[in-house]
Amino acid sequence: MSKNFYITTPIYYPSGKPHMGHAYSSIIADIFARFKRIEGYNVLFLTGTDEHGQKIQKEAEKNKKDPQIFCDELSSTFKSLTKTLNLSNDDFIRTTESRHFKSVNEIWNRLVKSGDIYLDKYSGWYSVSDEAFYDDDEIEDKDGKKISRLSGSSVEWVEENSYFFKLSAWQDKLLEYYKKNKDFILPLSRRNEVVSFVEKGLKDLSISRTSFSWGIPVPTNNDHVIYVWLDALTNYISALNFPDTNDRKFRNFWPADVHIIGKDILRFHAIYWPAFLFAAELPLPKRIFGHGWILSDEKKMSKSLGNILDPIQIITKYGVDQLRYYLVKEVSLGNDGSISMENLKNCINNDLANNYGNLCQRVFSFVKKNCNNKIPKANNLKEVDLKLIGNIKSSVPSLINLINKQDLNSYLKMIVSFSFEANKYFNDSEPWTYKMRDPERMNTILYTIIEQIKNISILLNPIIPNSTQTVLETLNISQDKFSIENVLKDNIFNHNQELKNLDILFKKIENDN
RNA sequence: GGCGAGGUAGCUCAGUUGGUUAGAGCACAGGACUCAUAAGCCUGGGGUCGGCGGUUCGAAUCCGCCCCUCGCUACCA
Repeated sequence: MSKNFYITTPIYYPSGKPHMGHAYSSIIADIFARFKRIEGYNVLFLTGTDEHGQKIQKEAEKNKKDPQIFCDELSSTFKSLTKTLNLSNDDFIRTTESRHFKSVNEIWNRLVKSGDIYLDKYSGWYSVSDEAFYDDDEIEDKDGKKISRLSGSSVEWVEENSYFFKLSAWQDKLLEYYKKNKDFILPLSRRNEVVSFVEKGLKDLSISRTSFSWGIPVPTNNDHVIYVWLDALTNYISALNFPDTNDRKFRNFWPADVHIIGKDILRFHAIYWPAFLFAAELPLPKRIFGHGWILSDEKKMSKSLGNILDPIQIITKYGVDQLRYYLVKEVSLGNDGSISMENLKNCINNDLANNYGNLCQRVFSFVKKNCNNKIPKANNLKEVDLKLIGNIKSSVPSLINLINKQDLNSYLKMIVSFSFEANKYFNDSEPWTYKMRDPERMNTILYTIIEQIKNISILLNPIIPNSTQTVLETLNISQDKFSIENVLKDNIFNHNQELKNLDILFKKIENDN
Protein backbone atom coordinates (compact mmCIF):
# COMPACT_ATOMS: atom_id res chain seq x y z
CA MET A 1 0.00 0.00 0.00
CA SER A 2 1.54 3.27 -1.06
CA LYS A 3 1.50 6.41 1.01
CA ASN A 4 -0.23 9.40 -0.54
CA PHE A 5 0.33 13.08 0.00
CA TYR A 6 -1.76 15.92 -1.42
CA ILE A 7 -0.54 19.50 -1.19
CA THR A 8 -1.89 22.65 -2.80
CA THR A 9 -1.01 26.28 -3.34
CA PRO A 10 -3.77 28.87 -3.48
CA ILE A 11 -5.19 29.34 -6.92
CA TYR A 12 -4.05 32.75 -8.00
CA TYR A 13 -6.26 35.56 -9.21
CA PRO A 14 -4.57 36.63 -12.42
CA SER A 15 -5.72 40.23 -12.57
CA GLY A 16 -2.17 41.39 -11.98
CA LYS A 17 1.32 40.23 -12.71
CA PRO A 18 2.74 37.38 -10.63
CA HIS A 19 4.64 38.80 -7.68
CA MET A 20 6.86 37.66 -4.83
CA GLY A 21 3.91 36.55 -2.74
CA HIS A 22 2.77 34.13 -5.43
CA ALA A 23 6.32 32.92 -5.87
CA TYR A 24 6.71 32.35 -2.15
CA SER A 25 3.54 30.30 -1.67
CA SER A 26 4.41 28.21 -4.68
CA ILE A 27 8.04 27.62 -3.74
CA ILE A 28 7.18 26.62 -0.19
CA ALA A 29 4.55 24.18 -1.37
CA ASP A 30 6.92 22.80 -3.99
CA ILE A 31 9.59 22.13 -1.38
CA PHE A 32 7.19 20.08 0.74
CA ALA A 33 5.97 18.23 -2.34
CA ARG A 34 9.51 17.40 -3.42
CA PHE A 35 10.51 16.30 0.06
CA LYS A 36 7.54 13.97 0.36
CA ARG A 37 8.44 12.45 -3.00
CA ILE A 38 11.99 11.65 -1.96
CA GLU A 39 10.57 10.35 1.29
CA GLY A 40 8.70 7.82 -0.82
CA TYR A 41 5.23 9.25 -0.93
CA ASN A 42 2.94 9.27 -3.90
CA VAL A 43 2.49 13.03 -4.17
CA LEU A 44 -0.11 15.18 -5.83
CA PHE A 45 0.90 18.82 -5.94
CA LEU A 46 -1.72 21.22 -7.28
CA THR A 47 -1.61 24.88 -8.24
CA GLY A 48 -3.71 26.95 -10.62
CA THR A 49 -5.68 30.10 -11.34
CA ASP A 50 -8.95 31.54 -10.09
CA GLU A 51 -10.47 33.24 -13.10
CA HIS A 52 -14.00 34.37 -12.44
CA GLY A 53 -15.40 37.58 -11.07
CA GLN A 54 -16.25 41.12 -11.91
CA LYS A 55 -12.72 42.38 -12.10
CA ILE A 56 -11.73 39.94 -14.81
CA GLN A 57 -14.97 40.53 -16.68
CA LYS A 58 -14.42 44.28 -16.71
CA GLU A 59 -10.79 43.96 -17.71
CA ALA A 60 -11.80 41.71 -20.58
CA GLU A 61 -14.42 44.20 -21.73
CA LYS A 62 -11.92 47.00 -21.50
CA ASN A 63 -9.55 45.04 -23.69
CA LYS A 64 -12.43 44.13 -26.00
CA LYS A 65 -11.74 40.47 -25.54
CA ASP A 66 -13.85 37.45 -24.91
CA PRO A 67 -13.40 36.75 -21.20
CA GLN A 68 -12.41 33.15 -21.83
CA ILE A 69 -9.71 34.15 -24.28
CA PHE A 70 -8.63 36.89 -21.92
CA CYS A 71 -8.33 34.37 -19.10
CA ASP A 72 -6.38 31.98 -21.28
CA GLU A 73 -3.77 34.69 -21.67
CA LEU A 74 -3.65 35.64 -18.02
CA SER A 75 -3.57 32.08 -16.86
CA SER A 76 -0.69 31.23 -19.16
CA THR A 77 1.41 33.87 -17.40
CA PHE A 78 0.94 31.99 -14.17
CA LYS A 79 1.46 28.67 -15.85
CA SER A 80 4.80 29.84 -17.15
CA LEU A 81 5.69 31.01 -13.66
CA THR A 82 5.52 27.39 -12.53
CA LYS A 83 8.32 26.68 -15.00
CA THR A 84 10.32 29.72 -13.97
CA LEU A 85 10.13 28.72 -10.32
CA ASN A 86 10.92 25.12 -11.21
CA LEU A 87 7.76 23.86 -9.58
CA SER A 88 7.05 20.16 -9.65
CA ASN A 89 3.29 20.55 -9.74
CA ASP A 90 1.42 17.55 -11.09
CA ASP A 91 -1.59 19.52 -12.22
CA PHE A 92 -2.63 23.08 -12.93
CA ILE A 93 -6.29 23.78 -12.41
CA ARG A 94 -8.31 26.66 -13.83
CA THR A 95 -11.71 27.59 -12.52
CA THR A 96 -12.88 28.06 -16.10
CA GLU A 97 -12.39 24.39 -16.89
CA SER A 98 -15.35 22.08 -17.30
CA ARG A 99 -14.11 19.67 -14.65
CA HIS A 100 -14.36 22.55 -12.19
CA PHE A 101 -17.87 23.51 -13.38
CA LYS A 102 -19.08 20.01 -12.69
CA SER A 103 -17.50 19.98 -9.29
CA VAL A 104 -18.89 23.35 -8.22
CA ASN A 105 -22.34 22.40 -9.45
CA GLU A 106 -22.29 19.31 -7.32
CA ILE A 107 -21.14 21.25 -4.28
CA TRP A 108 -23.92 23.76 -4.78
CA ASN A 109 -26.50 21.00 -5.10
CA ARG A 110 -25.22 19.31 -1.99
CA LEU A 111 -25.49 22.53 -0.01
CA VAL A 112 -29.02 23.06 -1.27
CA LYS A 113 -29.91 19.53 -0.31
CA SER A 114 -28.50 19.95 3.17
CA GLY A 115 -30.62 23.08 3.60
CA ASP A 116 -27.68 25.42 3.92
CA ILE A 117 -28.59 27.72 1.06
CA TYR A 118 -31.40 30.26 1.05
CA LEU A 119 -32.34 33.27 -1.06
CA ASP A 120 -32.32 36.72 0.53
CA LYS A 121 -31.20 40.26 -0.11
CA TYR A 122 -27.64 41.41 0.17
CA SER A 123 -27.29 45.07 0.97
CA GLY A 124 -24.62 47.49 1.98
CA TRP A 125 -22.60 50.55 1.14
CA TYR A 126 -20.81 49.83 -2.10
CA SER A 127 -18.02 51.76 -3.74
CA VAL A 128 -17.86 51.16 -7.45
CA SER A 129 -14.28 52.41 -7.74
CA ASP A 130 -13.04 50.29 -4.84
CA GLU A 131 -15.23 47.35 -5.81
CA ALA A 132 -15.86 46.83 -2.16
CA PHE A 133 -18.60 46.91 0.42
CA TYR A 134 -18.20 48.94 3.61
CA ASP A 135 -19.74 48.74 7.04
CA ASP A 136 -21.72 51.56 8.60
CA ASP A 137 -18.77 52.56 10.75
CA GLU A 138 -16.52 52.76 7.74
CA ILE A 139 -18.69 55.43 6.16
CA GLU A 140 -18.78 59.15 6.78
CA ASP A 141 -20.73 62.14 5.46
CA LYS A 142 -19.03 64.69 3.34
CA ASP A 143 -20.94 67.55 1.68
CA GLY A 144 -24.11 65.53 2.00
CA LYS A 145 -22.55 62.57 0.24
CA LYS A 146 -21.56 59.30 1.79
CA ILE A 147 -17.93 58.39 1.35
CA SER A 148 -15.62 55.64 2.53
CA ARG A 149 -13.54 56.61 5.49
CA LEU A 150 -10.72 54.46 4.16
CA SER A 151 -10.45 55.39 0.53
CA GLY A 152 -12.48 58.58 0.37
CA SER A 153 -14.40 57.36 -2.63
CA SER A 154 -18.14 57.83 -2.78
CA VAL A 155 -20.40 54.93 -1.87
CA GLU A 156 -23.99 54.10 -2.60
CA TRP A 157 -26.52 51.91 -0.87
CA VAL A 158 -27.16 48.86 -2.99
CA GLU A 159 -29.44 45.94 -2.55
CA GLU A 160 -29.15 42.81 -4.51
CA ASN A 161 -30.79 39.44 -4.43
CA SER A 162 -28.34 36.87 -3.29
CA TYR A 163 -28.16 33.31 -2.17
CA PHE A 164 -26.75 32.86 1.29
CA PHE A 165 -24.87 30.06 2.93
CA LYS A 166 -25.80 29.33 6.54
CA LEU A 167 -22.31 29.82 7.87
CA SER A 168 -23.69 30.75 11.29
CA ALA A 169 -25.14 27.29 11.67
CA TRP A 170 -21.69 25.74 11.59
CA GLN A 171 -20.09 27.87 14.24
CA ASP A 172 -20.16 25.32 17.05
CA LYS A 173 -19.11 22.47 14.88
CA LEU A 174 -16.14 24.50 13.62
CA LEU A 175 -15.04 25.41 17.13
CA GLU A 176 -15.34 21.82 18.18
CA TYR A 177 -13.25 20.78 15.21
CA TYR A 178 -10.52 23.34 15.97
CA LYS A 179 -10.47 22.13 19.54
CA LYS A 180 -10.13 18.49 18.58
CA ASN A 181 -7.55 19.10 15.90
CA LYS A 182 -4.96 21.37 17.43
CA ASP A 183 -2.76 21.43 14.38
CA PHE A 184 -5.49 21.88 11.80
CA ILE A 185 -4.47 25.50 11.46
CA LEU A 186 -0.79 26.37 11.65
CA PRO A 187 1.11 28.27 12.84
CA LEU A 188 -0.55 28.41 16.25
CA SER A 189 -0.81 32.18 16.29
CA ARG A 190 -3.00 32.01 13.18
CA ARG A 191 -5.10 29.31 14.73
CA ASN A 192 -5.78 31.55 17.68
CA GLU A 193 -6.88 34.35 15.39
CA VAL A 194 -9.32 32.08 13.65
CA VAL A 195 -10.72 30.64 16.85
CA SER A 196 -11.29 34.04 18.41
CA PHE A 197 -12.90 35.24 15.22
CA VAL A 198 -15.34 32.34 15.12
CA GLU A 199 -16.06 32.70 18.82
CA LYS A 200 -17.27 36.23 18.19
CA GLY A 201 -20.00 34.80 16.03
CA LEU A 202 -20.41 34.13 12.34
CA LYS A 203 -22.75 35.80 9.91
CA ASP A 204 -24.19 34.01 6.95
CA LEU A 205 -22.32 34.33 3.74
CA SER A 206 -23.47 35.77 0.46
CA ILE A 207 -22.52 33.23 -2.19
CA SER A 208 -24.05 34.54 -5.39
CA ARG A 209 -24.13 37.72 -7.46
CA THR A 210 -26.43 39.14 -10.09
CA SER A 211 -24.35 42.22 -10.87
CA PHE A 212 -22.04 40.42 -13.26
CA SER A 213 -22.13 37.24 -15.25
CA TRP A 214 -18.56 35.94 -15.52
CA GLY A 215 -18.82 32.96 -13.27
CA ILE A 216 -20.47 29.62 -12.80
CA PRO A 217 -24.28 30.02 -12.97
CA VAL A 218 -26.36 28.90 -10.03
CA PRO A 219 -27.81 25.61 -11.27
CA THR A 220 -31.41 26.48 -10.58
CA ASN A 221 -31.30 30.19 -11.31
CA ASN A 222 -29.18 31.48 -14.13
CA ASP A 223 -29.64 35.12 -13.11
CA HIS A 224 -27.04 34.42 -10.46
CA VAL A 225 -23.43 33.39 -10.68
CA ILE A 226 -21.76 31.58 -7.81
CA TYR A 227 -19.61 34.02 -5.96
CA VAL A 228 -15.93 33.79 -5.36
CA TRP A 229 -15.13 31.54 -2.41
CA LEU A 230 -17.58 28.76 -3.03
CA ASP A 231 -16.29 28.71 -6.58
CA ALA A 232 -12.59 29.12 -5.85
CA LEU A 233 -12.12 26.81 -2.89
CA THR A 234 -13.81 23.94 -4.64
CA ASN A 235 -10.83 23.76 -7.00
CA TYR A 236 -9.06 21.58 -4.47
CA ILE A 237 -11.47 18.75 -5.11
CA SER A 238 -12.22 19.52 -8.74
CA ALA A 239 -8.69 18.47 -9.52
CA LEU A 240 -9.45 15.10 -7.92
CA ASN A 241 -12.34 14.52 -10.32
CA PHE A 242 -15.02 15.31 -7.79
CA PRO A 243 -17.99 14.67 -7.94
CA ASP A 244 -16.80 11.20 -8.83
CA THR A 245 -15.89 10.23 -5.31
CA ASN A 246 -15.04 6.75 -6.47
CA ASP A 247 -12.36 8.13 -8.73
CA ARG A 248 -8.91 6.86 -7.88
CA LYS A 249 -7.58 10.38 -7.44
CA PHE A 250 -10.29 11.39 -5.07
CA ARG A 251 -9.98 8.22 -3.05
CA ASN A 252 -6.20 8.49 -2.83
CA PHE A 253 -5.78 12.18 -2.20
CA TRP A 254 -8.80 13.56 -0.36
CA PRO A 255 -8.65 14.87 2.31
CA ALA A 256 -5.65 17.00 1.36
CA ASP A 257 -2.65 16.83 3.66
CA VAL A 258 -2.00 20.54 3.59
CA HIS A 259 -3.24 23.67 1.88
CA ILE A 260 -0.41 26.19 1.76
CA ILE A 261 -1.81 29.72 1.75
CA GLY A 262 -0.92 33.29 2.62
CA LYS A 263 -2.29 34.71 5.85
CA ASP A 264 -4.51 37.08 3.88
CA ILE A 265 -6.77 34.24 2.80
CA LEU A 266 -6.63 32.29 6.03
CA ARG A 267 -10.20 32.93 7.07
CA PHE A 268 -11.62 31.62 3.84
CA HIS A 269 -9.63 28.43 4.13
CA ALA A 270 -9.98 27.90 7.86
CA ILE A 271 -13.65 28.85 8.23
CA TYR A 272 -15.59 28.92 4.96
CA TRP A 273 -13.99 25.90 3.38
CA PRO A 274 -14.46 23.57 6.36
CA ALA A 275 -18.05 24.77 6.71
CA PHE A 276 -18.75 24.10 3.03
CA LEU A 277 -17.26 20.65 3.41
CA PHE A 278 -19.25 19.92 6.55
CA ALA A 279 -22.41 20.85 4.71
CA ALA A 280 -21.41 18.81 1.67
CA GLU A 281 -20.59 15.88 3.93
CA LEU A 282 -17.03 15.65 2.76
CA PRO A 283 -13.95 15.18 4.94
CA LEU A 284 -11.92 18.25 5.88
CA PRO A 285 -8.34 18.84 4.81
CA LYS A 286 -5.83 17.81 7.43
CA ARG A 287 -4.05 21.11 7.66
CA ILE A 288 -4.20 24.74 6.63
CA PHE A 289 -0.84 26.44 6.79
CA GLY A 290 -0.89 30.23 6.58
CA HIS A 291 2.46 31.81 5.88
CA GLY A 292 3.30 35.47 6.35
CA TRP A 293 3.99 38.18 3.87
CA ILE A 294 7.22 38.97 2.15
CA LEU A 295 8.28 42.49 2.90
CA SER A 296 10.89 44.43 1.05
CA ASP A 297 13.29 46.24 3.37
CA GLU A 298 10.79 45.97 6.24
CA LYS A 299 8.05 47.58 4.20
CA LYS A 300 5.23 46.26 2.16
CA MET A 301 6.15 46.27 -1.47
CA SER A 302 4.43 48.99 -3.40
CA LYS A 303 4.87 50.79 -6.64
CA SER A 304 4.99 54.17 -4.94
CA LEU A 305 7.81 53.09 -2.65
CA GLY A 306 9.65 51.64 -5.60
CA ASN A 307 10.77 48.70 -3.53
CA ILE A 308 9.20 45.92 -5.54
CA LEU A 309 11.35 42.83 -5.79
CA ASP A 310 10.21 40.95 -8.85
CA PRO A 311 10.80 37.20 -8.58
CA ILE A 312 11.26 36.79 -12.30
CA GLN A 313 13.88 39.52 -12.44
CA ILE A 314 15.79 38.01 -9.53
CA ILE A 315 15.69 34.58 -11.12
CA THR A 316 16.89 35.91 -14.43
CA LYS A 317 19.76 37.68 -12.75
CA TYR A 318 20.80 35.24 -10.03
CA GLY A 319 19.07 31.93 -10.69
CA VAL A 320 16.06 30.06 -9.45
CA ASP A 321 17.81 27.95 -6.80
CA GLN A 322 19.28 31.12 -5.39
CA LEU A 323 15.85 32.68 -4.92
CA ARG A 324 14.32 29.49 -3.53
CA TYR A 325 17.11 29.03 -1.03
CA TYR A 326 17.10 32.64 0.02
CA LEU A 327 13.36 32.75 0.68
CA VAL A 328 13.52 29.67 2.86
CA LYS A 329 16.56 30.90 4.71
CA GLU A 330 15.50 34.45 5.29
CA VAL A 331 11.78 34.23 5.89
CA SER A 332 10.63 32.55 9.04
CA LEU A 333 7.73 30.52 7.68
CA GLY A 334 4.58 31.71 9.34
CA ASN A 335 5.82 35.18 10.15
CA ASP A 336 6.21 38.11 7.88
CA GLY A 337 9.72 38.22 6.53
CA SER A 338 11.87 40.95 5.20
CA ILE A 339 13.99 40.47 2.13
CA SER A 340 16.51 42.75 0.48
CA MET A 341 19.01 42.61 -2.34
CA GLU A 342 21.82 43.09 0.16
CA ASN A 343 20.79 40.03 2.16
CA LEU A 344 20.15 38.03 -0.97
CA LYS A 345 23.71 38.73 -2.04
CA ASN A 346 25.12 37.73 1.34
CA CYS A 347 23.08 34.58 1.38
CA ILE A 348 24.15 33.49 -2.08
CA ASN A 349 27.81 34.20 -1.35
CA ASN A 350 28.00 32.70 2.11
CA ASP A 351 25.60 29.80 2.21
CA LEU A 352 25.60 28.72 -1.38
CA ALA A 353 28.90 29.75 -2.95
CA ASN A 354 31.30 29.58 0.01
CA ASN A 355 29.76 26.86 2.05
CA TYR A 356 27.96 24.23 -0.01
CA GLY A 357 29.24 25.17 -3.47
CA ASN A 358 32.86 25.41 -2.48
CA LEU A 359 32.66 22.23 -0.45
CA CYS A 360 31.69 20.32 -3.58
CA GLN A 361 34.26 22.11 -5.65
CA ARG A 362 37.20 21.51 -3.34
CA VAL A 363 36.41 17.84 -2.88
CA PHE A 364 35.72 17.02 -6.52
CA SER A 365 38.79 18.80 -7.73
CA PHE A 366 40.87 16.97 -5.15
CA VAL A 367 39.50 13.65 -6.36
CA LYS A 368 40.20 14.61 -9.92
CA LYS A 369 43.81 15.42 -9.20
CA ASN A 370 44.61 12.59 -6.85
CA CYS A 371 42.29 9.68 -7.51
CA ASN A 372 41.97 9.46 -11.28
CA ASN A 373 38.67 11.23 -10.88
CA LYS A 374 36.99 8.18 -9.38
CA ILE A 375 35.37 7.86 -5.98
CA PRO A 376 37.92 6.02 -3.85
CA LYS A 377 37.01 3.08 -1.70
CA ALA A 378 37.13 3.43 2.04
CA ASN A 379 39.06 1.12 4.23
CA ASN A 380 39.19 1.16 7.95
CA LEU A 381 36.88 4.04 8.80
CA LYS A 382 37.97 5.86 11.91
CA GLU A 383 35.75 7.28 14.56
CA VAL A 384 35.77 10.80 13.07
CA ASP A 385 34.68 9.39 9.74
CA LEU A 386 31.88 7.33 11.21
CA LYS A 387 30.77 10.24 13.30
CA LEU A 388 30.47 12.57 10.34
CA ILE A 389 28.37 10.15 8.34
CA GLY A 390 26.48 8.94 11.39
CA ASN A 391 25.33 12.39 12.46
CA ILE A 392 23.45 13.12 9.30
CA LYS A 393 21.88 9.69 9.09
CA SER A 394 20.69 9.72 12.66
CA SER A 395 19.15 13.14 12.07
CA VAL A 396 16.84 11.88 9.36
CA PRO A 397 13.87 11.19 11.66
CA SER A 398 14.06 14.69 13.13
CA LEU A 399 14.36 16.16 9.66
CA ILE A 400 11.23 14.33 8.54
CA ASN A 401 9.49 15.54 11.65
CA LEU A 402 10.45 19.15 10.92
CA ILE A 403 9.01 18.90 7.44
CA ASN A 404 5.80 17.41 8.80
CA LYS A 405 5.47 20.44 11.05
CA GLN A 406 6.24 22.75 8.12
CA ASP A 407 9.28 23.99 10.03
CA LEU A 408 11.37 24.65 6.96
CA ASN A 409 13.68 27.07 8.70
CA SER A 410 14.93 24.57 11.23
CA TYR A 411 15.20 21.98 8.50
CA LEU A 412 17.45 24.20 6.45
CA LYS A 413 19.47 25.25 9.47
CA MET A 414 20.16 21.64 10.35
CA ILE A 415 21.38 20.82 6.87
CA VAL A 416 23.56 23.91 6.73
CA SER A 417 25.15 22.74 9.96
CA PHE A 418 26.06 19.48 8.21
CA SER A 419 27.71 21.49 5.50
CA PHE A 420 29.75 23.37 8.08
CA GLU A 421 30.62 20.09 9.69
CA ALA A 422 31.78 18.71 6.37
CA ASN A 423 34.02 21.66 5.64
CA LYS A 424 35.52 21.39 9.09
CA TYR A 425 36.05 17.66 8.70
CA PHE A 426 37.87 18.19 5.44
CA ASN A 427 40.08 20.85 7.00
CA ASP A 428 40.88 18.88 10.11
CA SER A 429 41.48 15.63 8.27
CA GLU A 430 43.99 17.27 5.92
CA PRO A 431 43.80 14.64 3.18
CA TRP A 432 46.56 16.48 1.27
CA THR A 433 49.07 15.49 3.90
CA TYR A 434 48.38 11.80 3.26
CA LYS A 435 49.02 11.87 -0.46
CA MET A 436 52.47 10.31 -0.09
CA ARG A 437 52.62 8.81 3.34
CA ASP A 438 49.24 7.08 3.57
CA PRO A 439 47.10 7.06 0.41
CA GLU A 440 44.69 4.62 1.98
CA ARG A 441 43.85 7.10 4.70
CA MET A 442 43.46 9.80 2.07
CA ASN A 443 41.05 7.62 0.18
CA THR A 444 39.02 6.93 3.27
CA ILE A 445 38.72 10.64 4.02
CA LEU A 446 37.62 11.35 0.48
CA TYR A 447 35.08 8.57 0.49
CA THR A 448 33.69 9.88 3.77
CA ILE A 449 33.36 13.46 2.62
CA ILE A 450 31.73 12.39 -0.64
CA GLU A 451 29.25 10.32 1.32
CA GLN A 452 28.45 13.47 3.26
CA ILE A 453 28.13 15.56 0.10
CA LYS A 454 25.74 12.98 -1.32
CA ASN A 455 23.58 13.09 1.78
CA ILE A 456 23.55 16.87 2.04
CA SER A 457 22.69 17.13 -1.64
CA ILE A 458 19.77 14.75 -1.42
CA LEU A 459 18.39 16.53 1.63
CA LEU A 460 18.85 19.89 -0.03
CA ASN A 461 17.31 18.69 -3.26
CA PRO A 462 13.74 19.78 -2.42
CA ILE A 463 14.99 23.32 -1.81
CA ILE A 464 17.55 23.75 -4.59
CA PRO A 465 16.64 21.03 -7.11
CA ASN A 466 18.82 22.20 -10.00
CA SER A 467 22.17 22.57 -8.28
CA THR A 468 21.85 19.45 -6.17
CA GLN A 469 20.92 17.48 -9.24
CA THR A 470 24.10 18.73 -10.89
CA VAL A 471 26.16 17.63 -7.91
CA LEU A 472 24.55 14.22 -7.63
CA GLU A 473 24.88 13.63 -11.34
CA THR A 474 28.53 14.58 -11.09
CA LEU A 475 28.73 11.65 -8.68
CA ASN A 476 26.92 9.51 -11.24
CA ILE A 477 23.85 9.21 -9.07
CA SER A 478 20.76 9.28 -11.23
CA GLN A 479 17.56 11.04 -10.32
CA ASP A 480 15.68 7.90 -9.39
CA LYS A 481 18.18 7.46 -6.56
CA PHE A 482 17.40 10.80 -4.93
CA SER A 483 15.65 9.46 -1.88
CA ILE A 484 15.76 9.51 1.88
CA GLU A 485 16.33 5.80 1.70
CA ASN A 486 19.61 6.49 -0.06
CA VAL A 487 20.64 8.96 2.60
CA LEU A 488 20.39 6.14 5.09
CA LYS A 489 22.22 3.75 2.79
CA ASP A 490 26.04 3.75 2.68
CA ASN A 491 28.08 3.58 -0.45
CA ILE A 492 25.68 3.71 -3.34
CA PHE A 493 28.58 4.80 -5.52
CA ASN A 494 30.12 3.25 -8.56
CA HIS A 495 33.84 3.30 -7.86
CA ASN A 496 34.85 2.47 -11.40
CA GLN A 497 33.08 5.30 -13.14
CA GLU A 498 34.79 8.66 -13.57
CA LEU A 499 33.15 11.71 -12.06
CA LYS A 500 31.63 14.22 -14.37
CA ASN A 501 33.04 17.68 -14.54
CA LEU A 502 31.61 20.16 -12.04
CA ASP A 503 31.48 23.79 -13.06
CA ILE A 504 31.13 26.51 -10.47
CA LEU A 505 27.74 25.86 -8.89
CA PHE A 506 26.98 29.33 -7.59
CA LYS A 507 28.70 32.37 -8.95
CA LYS A 508 29.54 34.91 -6.32
CA ILE A 509 27.89 38.25 -6.54
CA GLU A 510 30.28 41.15 -6.55
CA ASN A 511 29.42 44.56 -5.22
CA ASP A 512 29.29 46.21 -8.61
CA ASN A 513 26.62 43.76 -9.66
C1' G B 1 -11.15 49.91 22.13
C1' G B 2 -11.10 44.22 22.38
C1' C B 3 -8.20 39.67 21.58
C1' G B 4 -3.30 37.73 20.36
C1' A B 5 2.22 37.58 19.39
C1' G B 6 6.77 39.65 20.45
C1' G B 7 10.84 43.05 22.49
C1' U B 8 18.06 38.62 23.69
C1' A B 9 25.28 40.86 20.50
C1' G B 10 25.71 46.09 14.84
C1' C B 11 21.98 42.77 11.74
C1' U B 12 18.65 38.04 11.57
C1' C B 13 17.30 34.95 15.20
C1' A B 14 17.95 29.98 19.01
C1' G B 15 17.33 29.61 24.12
C1' U B 16 13.20 22.69 26.46
C1' U B 17 9.76 22.02 32.70
C1' G B 18 13.92 28.70 36.43
C1' G B 19 20.22 26.23 37.78
C1' U B 20 26.84 26.59 36.54
C1' U B 21 31.23 31.91 32.60
C1' A B 22 23.57 33.63 27.77
C1' G B 23 24.26 30.74 22.13
C1' A B 24 24.33 30.40 16.26
C1' G B 25 24.80 32.64 11.39
C1' C B 26 26.14 37.27 9.08
C1' A B 27 29.33 41.65 9.82
C1' C B 28 34.20 43.13 12.22
C1' A B 29 39.60 42.06 13.96
C1' G B 30 43.78 38.67 14.38
C1' G B 31 46.17 33.68 13.48
C1' A B 32 47.71 28.95 11.33
C1' C B 33 46.95 26.20 6.70
C1' U B 34 46.48 25.37 1.12
C1' C B 35 42.37 20.72 -1.47
C1' A B 36 38.90 24.88 -3.15
C1' U B 37 34.87 30.21 -5.97
C1' A B 38 41.14 35.15 -1.78
C1' A B 39 36.74 29.91 -0.39
C1' G B 40 37.40 26.75 4.32
C1' C B 41 39.42 26.20 9.62
C1' C B 42 40.87 28.44 14.56
C1' U B 43 40.80 32.58 18.11
C1' G B 44 38.77 37.19 19.74
C1' G B 45 36.00 41.75 20.73
C1' G B 46 30.94 42.94 21.43
C1' G B 47 24.82 41.83 25.18
C1' U B 48 22.39 45.98 32.42
C1' C B 49 18.49 39.21 27.83
C1' G B 50 12.62 46.51 26.73
C1' G B 51 12.07 49.24 31.97
C1' C B 52 10.84 48.99 37.26
C1' G B 53 9.41 45.98 41.33
C1' G B 54 8.43 41.02 43.40
C1' U B 55 8.82 35.36 44.37
C1' U B 56 13.38 32.27 44.96
C1' C B 57 19.46 29.85 47.49
C1' G B 58 19.24 31.11 42.18
C1' A B 59 15.24 34.29 36.59
C1' A B 60 16.20 35.85 29.73
C1' U B 61 13.04 31.91 31.77
C1' C B 62 7.65 32.57 37.07
C1' C B 63 4.25 36.98 39.04
C1' G B 64 2.68 42.42 38.86
C1' C B 65 2.89 47.23 36.67
C1' C B 66 4.74 50.32 32.71
C1' C B 67 6.96 51.47 27.68
C1' C B 68 7.48 50.00 22.51
C1' U B 69 6.58 47.00 17.90
C1' C B 70 3.48 43.83 15.13
C1' G B 71 -0.90 40.72 13.87
C1' C B 72 -6.42 39.80 13.93
C1' U B 73 -11.09 42.54 14.53
C1' A B 74 -15.83 39.24 7.66
C1' C B 75 -17.79 39.17 1.98
C1' C B 76 -11.23 42.90 -3.60
C1' A B 77 -8.59 38.37 -3.81
